Amino acid sequence: MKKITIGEASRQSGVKVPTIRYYEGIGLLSEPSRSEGNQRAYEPADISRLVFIRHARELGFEVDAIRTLLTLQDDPHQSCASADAIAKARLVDVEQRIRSLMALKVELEAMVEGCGHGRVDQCRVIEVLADHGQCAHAHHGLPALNIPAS
Amino acid sequence: MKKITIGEASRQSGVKVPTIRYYEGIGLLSEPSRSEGNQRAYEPADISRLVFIRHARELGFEVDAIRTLLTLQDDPHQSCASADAIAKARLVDVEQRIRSLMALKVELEAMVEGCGHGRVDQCRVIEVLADHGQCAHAHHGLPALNIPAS
DNA sequence: CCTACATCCTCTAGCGACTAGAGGTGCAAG
DNA sequence: CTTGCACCTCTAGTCGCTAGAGGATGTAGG
Repeated sequence: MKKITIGEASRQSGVKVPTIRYYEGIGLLSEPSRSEGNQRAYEPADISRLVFIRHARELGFEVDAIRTLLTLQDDPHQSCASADAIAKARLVDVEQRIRSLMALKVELEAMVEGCGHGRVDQCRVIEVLADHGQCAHAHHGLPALNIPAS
Repeated sequence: MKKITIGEASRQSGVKVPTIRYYEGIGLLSEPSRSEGNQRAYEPADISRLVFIRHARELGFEVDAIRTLLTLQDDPHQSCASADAIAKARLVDVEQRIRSLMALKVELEAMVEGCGHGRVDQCRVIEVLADHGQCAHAHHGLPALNIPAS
């Protein structure tokens, strides 16, 4: 029985220590056994689960989606239609997001390019912000979602 | 003196009523005068400011950046170097984000395509999540930022 | 003038996915 | 035996809103 401390689990999985505890709190990770001194003792399977979660988060899946994916993984006889649906939905979202960001990029480029580097009263950046009519008006507007910093 | 109610201001600017009050609370918007019955009474200049803010938020600028941009707008004799820098930083961020999302898209497509629509134990979606080694490993990882839904 | 009803007011709490810090305990090395 | 790091629990903060409670105001019709 190699018992893995939370710090070691963090190093092996790439998930930060407080985040591991957080995942336990919200039920993504089952409560591990404890040492004599009440410290969490993980097993290799827990590390795999953490890696799975981290990877899914990096791909932008929400915690709820990951919860579903994990239950699917735990029961390999089920149809993978749900997993497929979740991944497809995520793909659609990513595509939408890319489109929005491309539109933004165009506008920001125009703003930055138009800036004469003079005083504010000639600044295109400020001007465009003040008057939406001056946009390439590729009606931007991004869908919301937070994704971890890495 | 046409006094504008908060609801009318909301309609004219496209910023929701509670959001306007929120902006006042965090100091993006100065406190407007009040009617006899303590209701906020806005002026046309406030509407412009709200439109400015909304537009900047749509372009993904953070509230702090907007605060700076607003003080620049208020004092048109300043150099626009700061505005320029903020916009450029935002552009770099957007470009980074697009690159990350493109990498994601490639991986999600591979996952979805590889799914045989059978049972979970043959599902590429689950498999790839469990083992990062199977990625196109375009080392994804998105920078964080929340942007409004539209 | 009275009554509906929409709109306004303040205040607090909640969202998602963490992150930071306080204040205390466990454990391994010197 | 002490140092010092890693661990524990708990609460509160982050960002940019959004939702709801519980009450006051404003306006239009009867």
